[in-house]
Amino acid sequence: MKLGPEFFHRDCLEVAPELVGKILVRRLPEGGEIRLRITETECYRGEEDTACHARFGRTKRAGVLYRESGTLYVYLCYGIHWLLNIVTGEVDVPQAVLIRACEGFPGPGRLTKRLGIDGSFNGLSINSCPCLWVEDDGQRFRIIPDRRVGIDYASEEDRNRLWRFKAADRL
DNA sequence: TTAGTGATATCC
DNA sequence: GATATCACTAAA
Repeated sequence: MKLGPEFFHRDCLEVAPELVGKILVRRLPEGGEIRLRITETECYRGEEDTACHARFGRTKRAGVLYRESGTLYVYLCYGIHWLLNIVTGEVDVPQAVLIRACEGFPGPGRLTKRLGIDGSFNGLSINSCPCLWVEDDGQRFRIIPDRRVGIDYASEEDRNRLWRFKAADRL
């Protein structure tokens, strides 16, 4: 069944590990549906998190992170890859969960490429978008926490946080 | 290991 | 206006 707004309206530290194992569903404009199980997420949490895009405050790009939970935050990385995040928690508290990987698509850039997700999705809500949502099929997985990747610029404290969550064996 | 790619934040 | 930086990937 489809995850409702209440699922995302919590702290990203709760949402990120729970999102692992859920099914990301994309309805394509040309017809057809892609269903992929989420295998890896990361949490970016607040202006205090020196790895988070909101570390400079409410900039033009990071402004989306301050919006209501369920808002999609899609931005271009390294000039090539679109990365998909879902905003979580309260309005005006900037935090989000990055969908890092799904089954068969190990990497946030490859994932969005497969799903046909680009900057035009930025600011849409996963709660109202007819072409993208998340479902729970009841399947549960053991979760392995790990350090986040690609954030060398962050403080040592933040680099060491175990805010990446990977699916391991089926429970 | 390295190039490729372009938006963003920050400095003038 | 300029430039350094970047939540990555594919090819070698």
